[in-house]
Amino acid sequence: MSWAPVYSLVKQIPRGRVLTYGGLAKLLKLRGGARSAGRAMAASPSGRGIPWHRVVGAEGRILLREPHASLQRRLLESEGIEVIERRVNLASHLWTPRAAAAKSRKPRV
DNA sequence: CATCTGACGACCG
DNA sequence: GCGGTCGCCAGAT
Repeated sequence: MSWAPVYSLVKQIPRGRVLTYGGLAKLLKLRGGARSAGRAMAASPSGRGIPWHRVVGAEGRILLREPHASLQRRLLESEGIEVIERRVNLASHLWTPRAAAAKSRKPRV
């Protein structure tokens, strides 16, 4: 399976913003839903400029296990995202792509 | 081919 | 908030 589209979208998440696995799956219409998004991230190549830490659970919760969870938290905080009790405030940091789904962006009706 | 295992998430008690 | 079930499905065993 090619997760390229997933990485491509994740790369577009701006600093200080986050996206959820479910949101990722929905935006890309992944067959397996949020879980597929999770698998894609798990298989994501490291050191490719993919801001993997900007992907969190449905409630803004960090779903990774240690020691990765701590790293993700650190990275998020370094972007100014407050992480409280293992989670971020989606209301203020959730990212919703504008020209992201872009490829098929409609000119305007 | 049968099972198990998840960087998930919605639901329910 | 917490634990358990269920749907989902690509890979690993």
